[in-house]
Amino acid sequence: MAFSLSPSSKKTFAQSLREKGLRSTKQRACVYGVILDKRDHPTADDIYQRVKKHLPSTSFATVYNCLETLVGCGLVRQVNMDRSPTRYCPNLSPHAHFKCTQTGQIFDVQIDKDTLSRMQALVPDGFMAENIDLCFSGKGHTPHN
Amino acid sequence: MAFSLSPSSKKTFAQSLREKGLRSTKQRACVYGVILDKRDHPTADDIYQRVKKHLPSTSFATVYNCLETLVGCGLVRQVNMDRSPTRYCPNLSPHAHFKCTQTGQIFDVQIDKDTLSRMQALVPDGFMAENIDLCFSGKGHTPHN
DNA sequence: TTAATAATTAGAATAATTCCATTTAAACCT
DNA sequence: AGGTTTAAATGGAATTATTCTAATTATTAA
Repeated sequence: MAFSLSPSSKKTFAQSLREKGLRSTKQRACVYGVILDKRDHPTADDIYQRVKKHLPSTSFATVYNCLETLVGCGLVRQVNMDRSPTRYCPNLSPHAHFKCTQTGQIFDVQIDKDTLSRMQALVPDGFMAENIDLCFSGKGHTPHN
Repeated sequence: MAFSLSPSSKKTFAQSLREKGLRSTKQRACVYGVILDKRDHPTADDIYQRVKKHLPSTSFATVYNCLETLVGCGLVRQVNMDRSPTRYCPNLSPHAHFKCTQTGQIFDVQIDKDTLSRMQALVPDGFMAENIDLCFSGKGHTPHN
């Protein structure tokens, strides 16, 4: 049984794909669904495990294909920390990430408009930053989860 | 013939290793040397090619070992952009990176103290950021090299 | 100079991701 | 609805950056 997206997510999903002339498949919906459902910055492997519960015949390649598509449509963001597996995030507002070196967990960190524009101002003339990635890592010195 | 470091680099190098009780080998000096020599954010493979010109018997594993050591000593920094191979950088002052999506080149972008402290202030209470990584990517709209 | 052991070496192993050839299923058109 | 077109899914092989392993070599301290 396919994953059921909320009506508003379903609309965003269908619209974003349609805009790019892409098809709305149950695998894509399911991948998007599991990322929205548990916003814990899952890896492709995590997503694969979760998707298989809904659509057992899904292959790993499909998960990667769907993720690439969703990223291309702007529905999810990739999060790369060091060399560890890529993680995926449905939070599209400007935000940074904090990785706890003890638990490996990743947390969203909001970026206020002012700091964001200061960061953008660092980019020298002659360059156009299309993408900004800000990552912190360190210890959470109180327990977080 | 081994790489010759400038006297001041040689001193920094020897001292940093000694502080951690590590040995000063010609491979380590050479890896450090080629990174200092051409500050173009080389990959491990680039570094391997350059080191082999000076010390032809050097193995890939040694390059990785040396890089790990140099990073551990704080002599060089790792730069990870997306999933592309890790690059290495001898610039230890606080700075960000800009990757040109057209040429693949990486440029250092200085971060002023004020912006840096604003960025640090984003980290929520209960977390200690030991590391900050800021990466831009996009086009250089005038030719750069 | 020698002993102790850390570092280097070559090659095998791993892990995340991508590629490929085939099969399946959306979406458009009557 | 049914047929057609073509994009997407599938399974497995291939790739790539990196790490591991066991044997050899070289640095450092005595």
